[in-house]
Amino acid sequence: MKDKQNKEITNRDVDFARWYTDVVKAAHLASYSNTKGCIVIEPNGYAIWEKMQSILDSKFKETGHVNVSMPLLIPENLLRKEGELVKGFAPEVAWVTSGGDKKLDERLCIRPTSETLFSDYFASNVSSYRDLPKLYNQWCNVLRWEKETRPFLRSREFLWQEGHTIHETKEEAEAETLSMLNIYNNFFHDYLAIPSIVGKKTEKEKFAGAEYTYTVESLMYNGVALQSGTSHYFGQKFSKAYDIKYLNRENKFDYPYQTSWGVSTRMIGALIMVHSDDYGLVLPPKIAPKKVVIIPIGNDLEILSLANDYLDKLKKEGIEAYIDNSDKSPGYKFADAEVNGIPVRIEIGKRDLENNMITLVRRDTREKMQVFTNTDIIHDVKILLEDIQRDMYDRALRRREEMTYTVTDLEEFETIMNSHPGFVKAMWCGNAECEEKIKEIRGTKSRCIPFTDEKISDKCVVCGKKADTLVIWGIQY
RNA sequence: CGGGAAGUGGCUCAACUUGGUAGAGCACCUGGUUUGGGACCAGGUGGUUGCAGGUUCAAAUCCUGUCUUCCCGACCA
Repeated sequence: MKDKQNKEITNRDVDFARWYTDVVKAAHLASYSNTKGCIVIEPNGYAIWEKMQSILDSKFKETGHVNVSMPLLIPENLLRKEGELVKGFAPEVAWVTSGGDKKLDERLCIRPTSETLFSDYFASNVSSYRDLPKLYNQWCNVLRWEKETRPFLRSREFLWQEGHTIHETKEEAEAETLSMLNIYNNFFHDYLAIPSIVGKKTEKEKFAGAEYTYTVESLMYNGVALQSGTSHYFGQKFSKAYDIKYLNRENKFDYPYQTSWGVSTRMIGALIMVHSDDYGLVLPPKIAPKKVVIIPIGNDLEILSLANDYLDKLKKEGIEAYIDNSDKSPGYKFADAEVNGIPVRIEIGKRDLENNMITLVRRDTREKMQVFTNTDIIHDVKILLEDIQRDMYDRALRRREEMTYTVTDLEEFETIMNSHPGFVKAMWCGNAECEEKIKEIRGTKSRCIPFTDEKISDKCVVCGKKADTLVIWGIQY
């Protein structure tokens, strides 16, 4: 059989960046607009986002969070109340300066994130310990004036969710920060089939305004790291800056403790860069909006009725499926199902039916299986979907392990990053100058300090001084 | 934000050097024949050439500005 690769898609190993945008376009996930860094998320891409939203939203609600909607615009004075946040975001903020043709007395910032809005709201709506905690979340768009943009990975406008919570005690807020990080980590593991590493950001890499930042880091097929989710502990920084005071149980004024956490449409980019191939998108079944496509080959009544029968049964099992009954050729339909990342394909044709068989194809490996029609096909499909989900995770994990290096010598560090980058584990003394030094190697940054208390030496990989912190380093998107 | 390249029907490109009123393949639509890896035949629709100015009797073509995309670098809370 001739095995023609999708002609629209650049080879992944030849040009990864072009391959990525080719997949985005070929699978109709997004298309460019006439505004730099603002993309049109097309139905196929948006369906993935909706799937992510519905899963995460229910996890948030199970843990007591409620959804709200904050304004798009932030008055300049409000933004300026927290110095570090302003400093961090200033270069990336877009301003509204006039309404109609009238210049505004005070500029309005288009939200790059909403800590200031939530804090301002909390300031006037929290007055007693009885008002705490407040566990809020919002699904919205934000705007950051990025210089270099790429669909899903770094766009100016993007969709995300931002949780903002406020608590009576430090312990409770810290537990919240960790608990949300775990929700993200589990979501990556269980649904996206992406093995992520969780840990703390260094001072240099943490969110401006946070006391500390936890992060979910994942490694793409080409060895480049992607920050895929964050959870911040603010302590009392914002409550003091925004004067959120409440009467505590001792009838004294006190400042509450805050957190924020978020994931964005960047996760769609991660899905592509971890799992997809030269035939197009590959989606883990649990996040695929359509899990099964049934392709009838020919117009025989027997074929069509069998296709409809399978569709009904799949739907009854809650498995999203559809029949491709367009008048395209079978080859076209196969390729189309592949480029769109439909996890399982059922091919029904005369040739198989003469032997009482049909063909099942899994997208991830493109392996074909012939199955007798008198067996429980729906059961087979269910098992196959589970296999694909598990195998995709295992493959991604193996690949990440192959691309994770342990290094005790700076020269070796450099050789690795210049030849076959990935995650590098190396000891660090805690000095920002050493972190800066590593950045000279192809812009390698610290990704996180993982929670696992691993030690590979007692010397900093840069300066050789005493070091007891293991850091995971990587080139980032 | 610096350096480079490119924008012509939905897509890939031709015509540009040497100005003369836009063409092909694919896609799309109609009808028919087909159907196991991107089908075939016949007919058809679709573009004031990214946008805005300028030069000229005449601009896709020359000039200026601007926007968008891609590559390299800087930046990326």
